[in-house]
Amino acid sequence: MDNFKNKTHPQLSDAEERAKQHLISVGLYSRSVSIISNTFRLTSIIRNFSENQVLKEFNLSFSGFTVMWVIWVWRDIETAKLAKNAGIAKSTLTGILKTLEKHGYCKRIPHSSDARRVIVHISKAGEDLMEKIFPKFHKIEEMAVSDLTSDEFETTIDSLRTMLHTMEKFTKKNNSK
Amino acid sequence: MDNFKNKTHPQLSDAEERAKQHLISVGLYSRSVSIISNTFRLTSIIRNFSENQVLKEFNLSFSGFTVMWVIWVWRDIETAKLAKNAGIAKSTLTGILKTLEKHGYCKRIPHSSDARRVIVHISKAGEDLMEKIFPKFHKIEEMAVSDLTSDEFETTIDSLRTMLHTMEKFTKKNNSK
DNA sequence: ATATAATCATTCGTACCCAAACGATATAAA
DNA sequence: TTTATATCGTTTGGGTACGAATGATTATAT
Repeated sequence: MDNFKNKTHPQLSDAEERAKQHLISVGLYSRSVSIISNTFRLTSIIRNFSENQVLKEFNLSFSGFTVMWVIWVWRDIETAKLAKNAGIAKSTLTGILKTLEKHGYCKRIPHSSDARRVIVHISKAGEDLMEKIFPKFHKIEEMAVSDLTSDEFETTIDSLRTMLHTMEKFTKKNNSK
Repeated sequence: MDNFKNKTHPQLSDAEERAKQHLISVGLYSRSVSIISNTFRLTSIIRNFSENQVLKEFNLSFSGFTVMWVIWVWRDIETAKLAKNAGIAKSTLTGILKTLEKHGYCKRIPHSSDARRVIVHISKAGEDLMEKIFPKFHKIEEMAVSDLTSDEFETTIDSLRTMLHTMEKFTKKNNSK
């Protein structure tokens, strides 16, 4: 990240240029399109890259890894909170936990006093997995930001949090209608 | 976006704080985790919000919308290029095009001189759809960036392009092994 | 004590996501 | 002309993604 070699200003790709011209022609051009579409592209590339280079050999999808990561951080956690922290629906989590349990990485335990609820515990194999896999994934994270300047890095962190907060605010507003 | 009301610095969420402590304890803390994980969270929220508020009523998924968007920009485009521009695999595109054709939004035409290739054309219904739907989606895009300062906006656009370029560079490098 | 409402995780149905394999087609090499 | 290689879109298999519905359980109201 503290890579001070000369940076040329990133240019529009052909696709971006074509999209820009089209949106100008229909009167809707705005550069927020670039932020949003490039954010989606970036997540898609990181997901595929990390699955192919790191996760696949451990029978993990990107989302499986994310779920394991949250479980690793909390050690044991209720499914409702786990789904929220992993950013997925509870119904999706049920399927992913099935897959992870199949590989022996975690287990589901009924709640001690509320039979509706389930606690997810990480297993020894799961801990071993995360200790081995997370540094490799972390290298990809470092790789992704390696060409940002310090200022870009700090500003992007803040911007993402701001946009997240903005969207969460709107999501809450629309859900209470 | 040119919203100059006082901004407090975005704070770490509970989940971020917990993750930070955990990573410090295993000697792997780095704030690139925040950039990457928040990028994923942001795309998830935008996808869900736009599906629920806009796309669902037109029988469109977020990816279906993205594909229609690229077709709308190019008017007719080969599937290989369409998949690349939409950021999805060709096998995924085949399924999505089936869905979009079912709704009458586009059609696949065999290439005039190379029977292996397929051209996708937008239909009248597809054009009408995009003219109606894109402004609504665009409002969500504007919404997402509405609380960024001008500097944050410009810097984030550049950062995303830089990270995309970095990851594309590494993807190419690893694919030629 | 009973009835009603709320909450939980799971199931169901549908759509997306991808790599690998496949069959068809085009191009290059012998 | 024949054979080998490359490329295309689709199919296959397995996993993820979500909202709505479901059954079980807990909490609240009467």
